[in-house]
Amino acid sequence: MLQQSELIFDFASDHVNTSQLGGYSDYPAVIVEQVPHPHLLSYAVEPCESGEEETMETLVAADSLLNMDCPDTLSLEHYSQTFLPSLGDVINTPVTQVTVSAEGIVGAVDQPQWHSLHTKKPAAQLQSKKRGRKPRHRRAESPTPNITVKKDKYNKGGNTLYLWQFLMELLQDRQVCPRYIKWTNPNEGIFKLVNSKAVARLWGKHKNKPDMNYETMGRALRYYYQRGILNKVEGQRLVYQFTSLPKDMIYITDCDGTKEEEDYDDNSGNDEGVSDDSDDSTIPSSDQSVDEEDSHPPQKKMSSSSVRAPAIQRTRPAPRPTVQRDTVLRPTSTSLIQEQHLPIVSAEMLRTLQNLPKVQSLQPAGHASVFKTAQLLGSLCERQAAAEVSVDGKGVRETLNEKSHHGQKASHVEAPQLVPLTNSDH
DNA sequence: GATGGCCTAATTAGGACTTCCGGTGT
DNA sequence: CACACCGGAAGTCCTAATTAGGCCAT
Repeated sequence: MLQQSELIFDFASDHVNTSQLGGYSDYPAVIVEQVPHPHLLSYAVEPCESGEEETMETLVAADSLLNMDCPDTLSLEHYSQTFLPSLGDVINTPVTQVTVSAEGIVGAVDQPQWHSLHTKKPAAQLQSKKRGRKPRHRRAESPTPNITVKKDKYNKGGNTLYLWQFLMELLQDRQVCPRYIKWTNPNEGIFKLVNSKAVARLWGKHKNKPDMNYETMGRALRYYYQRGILNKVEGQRLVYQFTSLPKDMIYITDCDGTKEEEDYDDNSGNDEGVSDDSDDSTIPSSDQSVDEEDSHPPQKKMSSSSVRAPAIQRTRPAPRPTVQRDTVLRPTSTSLIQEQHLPIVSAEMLRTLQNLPKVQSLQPAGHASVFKTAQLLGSLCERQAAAEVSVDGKGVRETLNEKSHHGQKASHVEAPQLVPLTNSDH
């Protein structure tokens, strides 16, 4: 059961360069997210139960995760809408309808999101073998080129962050990349686990598996070979390659971050001997926000432009080769909603947001995203009202209704521009 | 009492790892 | 020798879909 306090709704476009959305402005994406389990937010500072000393590298890296945008928050919407479609799936139905009542968010109705071009199985084939049992909807599988993906899966609450998503998160976090994981060839999706043990530890903390190590994590990575998510880079240790990447991936290069620490830093006795100060000294001093954030509760970082905007601005894309991918940086805009996003807001949502004061009464600190979104939607309400007056009743509402009457209810998301990492791209 | 709707707990199926292992390569 | 890497096999965890049963209204 979703609790009001656990919900954040935000716009997928928040994570996407708004310039890219120009072509898709008719396809809104309203996302309802659930805050991950609170206990997972504390994994950074828990002592290692195995008796092994927590390395400072790990602690710092884990701390960076705390400052990282809610893993689910970012990935669930971000990757499902950028990375996944590149794998052959398209969206032909609205993402989510959000209902907000005077009591707050009372429900989110997910609708079928992803329609795989590969799902041509006859209905009979989907029938359960059990007598009298209705066709069971198969649970969405991990995004692989030929597998159906339902957006629902990425919109569910809880701690559902796949390993590949987790790695992408790390690769976009300045406090982790390139220190523990880095791009070696961002244009081909090739990255290296600079500090494999720290990355594995972070993964283990995320999954609440204190015994996680690189061997175990590596097994999971190897399963990705079979599923076409990762490729192994021959001849290079700890180097893997994503088969596809979201177009709006942030590429943090070595120049952006700290001097990388090789694996031995994590294991050669530094586990116990490195003080906080000495370790923190390796954090890029240019990123002053790091120090500031250390004293603040970890909140949305990547998606909340108000928090990490300066860091993002300093994030540079990887050097572009001759055959370049349209690598873009996340917008530094302070606005979650651009003009072209107007259709994002369903008529129902706008209507229910007439109860905006109650939504805004939510604690901004704890529900910054909700708060911000509510504020912006409030302004949209005003804009809508103005539009309705100025266009003689043919304002935003009609635009919205028009969409929904053309077979696709309130909102849509079209597959964004994607960058499958094919040979032609190399 | 029969029927239907609603709700909820239990069951089931399946995906994504996780764990363990033996082996090879560097 | 340590470590990375590989892949099979079995197990765990989690979630969504489904079912069954209880309750209530008609």
